[in-house]
Amino acid sequence: MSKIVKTGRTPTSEDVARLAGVSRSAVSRTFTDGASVSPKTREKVMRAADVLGYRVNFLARSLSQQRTRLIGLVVSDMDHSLRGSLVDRLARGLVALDYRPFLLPTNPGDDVGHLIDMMLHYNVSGAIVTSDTPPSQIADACVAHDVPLVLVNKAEVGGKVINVSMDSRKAGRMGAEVLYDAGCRSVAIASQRRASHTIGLRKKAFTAACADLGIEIVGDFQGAIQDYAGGVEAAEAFLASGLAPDAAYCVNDYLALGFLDHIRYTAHMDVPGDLKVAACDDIAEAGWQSYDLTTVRQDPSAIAGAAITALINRIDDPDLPVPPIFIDVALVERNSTRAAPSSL
Amino acid sequence: MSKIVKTGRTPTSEDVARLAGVSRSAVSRTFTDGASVSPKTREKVMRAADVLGYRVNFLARSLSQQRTRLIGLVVSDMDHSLRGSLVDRLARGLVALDYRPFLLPTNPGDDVGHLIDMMLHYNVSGAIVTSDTPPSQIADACVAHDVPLVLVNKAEVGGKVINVSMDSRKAGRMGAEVLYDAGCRSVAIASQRRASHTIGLRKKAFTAACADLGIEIVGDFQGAIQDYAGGVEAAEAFLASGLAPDAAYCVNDYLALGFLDHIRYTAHMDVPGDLKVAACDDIAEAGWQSYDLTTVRQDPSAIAGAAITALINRIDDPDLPVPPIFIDVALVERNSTRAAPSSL
DNA sequence: CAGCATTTTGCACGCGCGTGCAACGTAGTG
DNA sequence: CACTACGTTGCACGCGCGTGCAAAATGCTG
Repeated sequence: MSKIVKTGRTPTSEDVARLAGVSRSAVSRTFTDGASVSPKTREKVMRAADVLGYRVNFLARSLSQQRTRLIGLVVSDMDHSLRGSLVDRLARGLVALDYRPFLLPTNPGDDVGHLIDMMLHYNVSGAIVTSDTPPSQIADACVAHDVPLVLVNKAEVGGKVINVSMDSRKAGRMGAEVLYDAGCRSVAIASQRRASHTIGLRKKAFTAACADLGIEIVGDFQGAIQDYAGGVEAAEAFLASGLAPDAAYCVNDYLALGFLDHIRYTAHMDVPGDLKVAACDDIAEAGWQSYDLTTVRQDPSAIAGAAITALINRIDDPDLPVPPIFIDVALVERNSTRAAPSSL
Repeated sequence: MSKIVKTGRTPTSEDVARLAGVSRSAVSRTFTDGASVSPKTREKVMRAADVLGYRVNFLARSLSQQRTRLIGLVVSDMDHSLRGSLVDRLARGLVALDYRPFLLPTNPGDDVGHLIDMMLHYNVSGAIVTSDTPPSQIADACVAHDVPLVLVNKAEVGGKVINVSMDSRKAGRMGAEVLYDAGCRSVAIASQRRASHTIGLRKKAFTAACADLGIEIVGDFQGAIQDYAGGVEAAEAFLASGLAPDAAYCVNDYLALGFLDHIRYTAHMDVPGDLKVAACDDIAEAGWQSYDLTTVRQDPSAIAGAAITALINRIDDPDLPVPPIFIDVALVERNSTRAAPSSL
């Protein structure tokens, strides 16, 4: 940190070259990994750069190198805590590897054409999509323009698109197993009408596991979206049905929390006494004392890490085939499925 | 959507010019707002561009125009739902105005020097900081490099930095008033040791309003951070004190939820029967039935909108003075401060 | 048709940087 | 010392695009 000379313009490599008494090439090479510069010139250049406060202009570098190291991050529903975590991990991971995250926000119902356009305008080196909107349009565009693409928790689009997801099948199965172990033999499902691919897989796996274990599924009650409100809606439908299974399986935590609250406060049912509840995701709220929800954890850090690794491998070698990646999940057993509820 | 000719290279303006039979300048002008092109050439150019699938290379444009239209978004704690909402609104608002959000994630304790470096490497046109880390380092760097900067919910740094915050003083006062109206005359504060500037303002305003209204403050119980866990910690300290005020004021919602859960499930206190609770932020969870928390809403959309407007004004006219902006807040009265609790 | 005002167009340069190529310097060997 | 091999250096070109300037084309008026 030596003294920095203030100048009107932001300094360029030419300024540095002049001050250091070398050519512009030498400056460029000093700041390029793997380029060949003698220790003496490097020293001179670094000193001059320090004095001027020089920084490589990444835009110019991208232009000349024909690669931007920009990664498009297509994200929806950022106020969901899992999304927030995921985006955080993705962005931090990318920055650590000298890639730059370019945020492209979308919400269900938005026109994604605009976002695709923007990615292409910037020649992104790759993209990661973790939105709830069907990504086929994005996938097609990326494939057509040779932009390496990772889909997180989305449908397995074939071809050159990389898929990274939580192990939804295992998650669904674990949900059934934990309910079975808690003694449940009949169960209601709470789900959502506009189901995403992951959610669909969970449900299918849960249903299959129930069949294996001999758990009867008495009905599937749905809310509009995967939301607290959606859970309330599902609970209303469930209560209206008059059915009385041992348990309810909610396809995700937000839904479960709304479901729980509604059956508790409106129908005055006891969980886990009158009904056991299991769900999937393990958002922070699931662990709060008011809910204490048994659920299956998906790990945003692991997912982000795998997505980044896969993407960068694909960038480095576009022809490398990358099979779908499934990130392991873990059961988090809490009070909502406790076997002997109010026995004390 | 006519047929697009596949070519190995991504097409450049020169390709379009050749196909359209005009000069490259004409192509450039066609895609530049406010440039002068005759309808005929524009038509020819558009047709050729459509055929080739041409898009302006924004990096090259940024380089030549000397402005990138990139906005650095420095964000921490993205898994907090308010942060997520704010980032979403910011990113969408920026994209709508033809600026591009550049995500720079940070977490408390991180070295922000790296992020600053990145912003300068990319010549961002401006920056918005909404992190919980003290932003003075970022502020200094931005001022030194003439990067317009907006701080959201941060300390009012003087000089050329723009401040946009919720009206913390009003929020604190409203918290006191709603408790007073509910009949409370003594109150405990639950807060956090590593308090941010906004939190500090809330607390100060709350304290001042209590003095005005004649509410006694019996103590300030603190958790480590503004978190559910922090709230639990504060509740433990509160319970250990043996004090029995009418109410508790929590400096934010996450804290309040942990506080609530702990005093309910560990000390078996009734809210609002034994203790009324008010807080600040109005995160989604505050409205959930298990909590039904009275709180003061800050509006992420309004904050984002104001931040963007202010930033762009400053970009367009760097010398325009922009006084600190305070976004109005609104009381959301729910059950946790209900006057006649278990009277029925 | 001539003469003028007004667009429209193309040329050429610059934005800041990476890199192949040839010239240069240096060290090492016989 | 002569010769070779190799690491350094500088030149010049290219990355894709915007834009001032002067030439060309157009429209308008008399």
